[in-house]
Amino acid sequence: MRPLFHPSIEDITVEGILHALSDPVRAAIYADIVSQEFAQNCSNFLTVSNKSIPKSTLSQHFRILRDAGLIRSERHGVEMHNVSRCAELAKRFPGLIHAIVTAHTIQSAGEARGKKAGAKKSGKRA
Amino acid sequence: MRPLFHPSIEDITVEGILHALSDPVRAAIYADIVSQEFAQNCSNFLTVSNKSIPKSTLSQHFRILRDAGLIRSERHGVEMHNVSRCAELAKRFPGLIHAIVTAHTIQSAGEARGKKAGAKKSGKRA
DNA sequence: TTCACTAGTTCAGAATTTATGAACTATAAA
DNA sequence: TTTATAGTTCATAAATTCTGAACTAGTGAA
Repeated sequence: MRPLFHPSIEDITVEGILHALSDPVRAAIYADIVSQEFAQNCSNFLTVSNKSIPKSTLSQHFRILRDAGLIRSERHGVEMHNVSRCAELAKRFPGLIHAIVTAHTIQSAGEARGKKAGAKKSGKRA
Repeated sequence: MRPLFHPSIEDITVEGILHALSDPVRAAIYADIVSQEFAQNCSNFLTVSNKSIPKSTLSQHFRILRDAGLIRSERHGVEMHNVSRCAELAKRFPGLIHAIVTAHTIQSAGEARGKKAGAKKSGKRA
């Protein structure tokens, strides 16, 4: 098992961050890691937003978040602890992570309201 | 030719925006549209950051930006005019677009400095 | 040591998405 | 008309992502 790769702060790119967080599963995982400041391991996410996800897929999602520089993963005994690198990122790209997390929150709130009102948007486009 | 689709403001998603702007070509196109407040047509972008891009690919890039709700495209005679929807977006997701555009600017500035210093980062990972 | 168990990674092929050349549509002007 | 320009759509090639199966690494017990 090759050692986990973490990019140095100056190698982190906007494209990588946006790509990593443009996937709803990864966005949910990342939001969870950011909000819960204690370390999160992978198996906490075997179901993400009511969908169960194979652990190989989950492992890839974590790798993408790690490669993008969003999280730092460390092995502690048998399990992995994941923490966000948001303090570092806030220095390199001020406001970026905060704005994205906030936007996701706004969107979730809107969706919850829509659902409560009985709207039946399918998400398909015309 | 089917009429161009533009999502209504409440159907615009964070995932869509991040995905659209996670591609460097689309990010460059969007930055150009935002900065030049007058309307931009597609053929202004036949080369983006020193790479020439087929017009079918460019057309798809514009469609993705449009579907994501980032731009509005209107036919004026034989050509298309593209304008950013950043005012609307700033209302729905305050600070998001601004933070992304700023982050891209910071990154470009860093890359320019790196190049001047003669660094030879390949962008490949170990 | 060896066995079993847990947590996660890696691999390889399937499924999905993206890129692009060729053909097409729409508008304008000669 | 015909020609030209600007861009879209289609079909398929190329690249990416998902996932089951096999593997690696650490822990604890016999």
